[in-house]
Amino acid sequence: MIAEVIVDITNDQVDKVFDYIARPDTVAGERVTVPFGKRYITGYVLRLKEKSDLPSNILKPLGQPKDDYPVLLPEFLALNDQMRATFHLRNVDCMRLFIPTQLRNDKAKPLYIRFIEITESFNDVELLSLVRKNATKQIELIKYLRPDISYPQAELNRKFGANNVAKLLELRVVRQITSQKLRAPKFTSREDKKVTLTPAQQKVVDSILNNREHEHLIFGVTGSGKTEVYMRIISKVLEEGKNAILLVPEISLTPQVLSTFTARFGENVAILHSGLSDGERFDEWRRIRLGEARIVIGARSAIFAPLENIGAIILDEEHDTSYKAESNPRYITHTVAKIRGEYNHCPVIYGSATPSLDTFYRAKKGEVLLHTLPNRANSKPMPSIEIVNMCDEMRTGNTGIFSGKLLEELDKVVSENNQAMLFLNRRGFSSSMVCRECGYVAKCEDCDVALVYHKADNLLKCHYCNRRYKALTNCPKCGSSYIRMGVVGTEQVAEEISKRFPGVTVLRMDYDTTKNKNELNNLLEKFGKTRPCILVGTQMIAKGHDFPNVTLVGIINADMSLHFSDFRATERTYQLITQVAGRAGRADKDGKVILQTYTPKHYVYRFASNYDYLGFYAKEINLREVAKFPPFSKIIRVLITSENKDEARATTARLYSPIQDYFLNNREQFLYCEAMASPVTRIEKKYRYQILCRFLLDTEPKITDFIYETVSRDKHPSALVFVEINPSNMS
DNA sequence: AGCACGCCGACT
DNA sequence: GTCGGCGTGCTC
Repeated sequence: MIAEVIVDITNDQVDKVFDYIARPDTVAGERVTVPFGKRYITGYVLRLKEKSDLPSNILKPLGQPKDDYPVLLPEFLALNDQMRATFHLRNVDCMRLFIPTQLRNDKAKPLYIRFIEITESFNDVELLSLVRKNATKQIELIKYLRPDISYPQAELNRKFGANNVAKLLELRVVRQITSQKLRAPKFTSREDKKVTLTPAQQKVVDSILNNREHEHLIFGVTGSGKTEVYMRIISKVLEEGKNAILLVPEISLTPQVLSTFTARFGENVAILHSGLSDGERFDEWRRIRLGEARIVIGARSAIFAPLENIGAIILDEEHDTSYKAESNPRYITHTVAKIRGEYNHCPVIYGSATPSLDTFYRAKKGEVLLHTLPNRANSKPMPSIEIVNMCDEMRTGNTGIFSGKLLEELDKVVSENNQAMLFLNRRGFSSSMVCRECGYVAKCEDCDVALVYHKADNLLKCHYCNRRYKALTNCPKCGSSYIRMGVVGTEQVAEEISKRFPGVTVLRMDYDTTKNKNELNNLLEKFGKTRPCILVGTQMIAKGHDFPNVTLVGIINADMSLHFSDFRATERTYQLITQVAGRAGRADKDGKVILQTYTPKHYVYRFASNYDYLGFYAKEINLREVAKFPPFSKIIRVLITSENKDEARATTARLYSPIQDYFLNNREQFLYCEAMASPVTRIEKKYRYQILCRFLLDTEPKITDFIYETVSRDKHPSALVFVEINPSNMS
């Protein structure tokens, strides 16, 4: 037999299948040691076959397996082929997504713990006769121990005293066994609140369970009870002996969410998230692989959980950008879920209050079955969103950050002893320092971006490479001391609010104040129990956390995310507003949202303030169709970066030449094709160039394949090249 | 990724 | 003459 092997080396030249003479006991999916050239390396057995196309004298024998079970599920061997085709990934990159790094680095040290069990050869009376009559603790211990049950020694030591346990061991009344214990992370489960489903929820559950081999979209407003629908579906497939995967954005993996699931499903739940230690992560992976966990909850990468016999795959908050892996290996979680769904003949369920345009468009076309939950489970209305025109404020002499209306509402919050959240999409104090005399703007030396002033440390920081500079007091170019601050950031908002509301606690939540997990938790805890309190923050405050006393949400400058030069800017603004607004009035209190903008007439605000997703969708998809943007076309961006500007330019030119030829010969299929400097021309000392193409979908995947081929054929000595499909961040 | 082969400059 | 520079090419 011949084994097809993928070698664990990240290099395009070895990204192919190597044939080896298999051992008689070789199984597909195992991790093996293989002779490769002059050395021994790790490989993965993709599959077995009868004979090789290569002459037998050059074939070498397969080495020994590295694990006592095949680490790759048969499903992953099929998934590998499909992911390579869809995302143009290397074999190894797929393999590395499929197994935990712990295993790859051979650092997977299982945790051993000691158990105590009673020696069977004695009966109770005999056992008791072995210890001294006045050794009460030891007698108590013997009575406590049941035969056929192993007790963790640490627990017995704690209850009965380590010396007593040791004494019984010495007397051979009990014996010690060392066993592998999986380090399952522990949660304090809260009580499971089983609610009856509303007729609408029940209909969604039934409809999904009756159409298993489909993709589904649950379009349900905030608070419409999507989670309960997920749980019912999971319960059902579990009853049928199948397993389930639930994906949520990393930021939503809060203890509250997790305990909701552990309360219902207990030990069956395995959790994969970035907060786990390497050991915990590996143990969770192994619990899943060995069939000890039946429900996997995790962020993006949990889609690769080694779960067999899947009955449902759910992507909650489907529109969240974290489902798209933007750095290598690049993949889209939806697509992977779809492939796994097809393999397992199970439903793939997307859920969102503000679905991505792509998914909703697919639902409209009938590729995805649409289910709507139009009402909130508690039938409370959504908080009202009031749009404030900041241009009017300016005209009436208010040049500050806050509108009169917002200040008025903040006053009310304070006097009623409630809480408010102020949202602004920029951290730091102000976005730039500009000289009023000569127009000089402080820029990073390594990146082509303006520096951001951080008042707390009195430093200018680069938000791309984190390099720091001394704050300016005088213009380094003309010496003028007239330095103007640019667009406001969270730091400045927090400062102004503190000035205006002395005595009120003002907290700031952004990247700067939450660098480690503790800071974030402390901040959330403090906000949870302080009243009145005003929380100023970035995106971070938009998600997950439930605070019942928040009655006001202020969006300081809603336009900020609108003016990004990418085609999804409006869509993201809509989603952001809806999400931030959802923070107000969660419990029995009514909420209000003040949205400040300089472009109040923009359609996104009209639809968002009415929670009219369907209206927004109709408008936006129409614009995309007219302008031929995705999902009606495909954008490919080839990004070339190098510290050496000439090298970057030369590589760009070399790659562009064949692409341009292709474009000139197939003009009718292209909407656009150009090579140019990237909008941000330098990041972290590296010069950035790009080739940008946009084309209609009819000729797919020919153009995409051609571009990938062109890029992988060319060897670029000192430049890095990335291919991005429909990129969101065009810097 | 590594490791060998290979073809040119400054050394005991 | 040869030790070693790292360009090129191969690994079942």
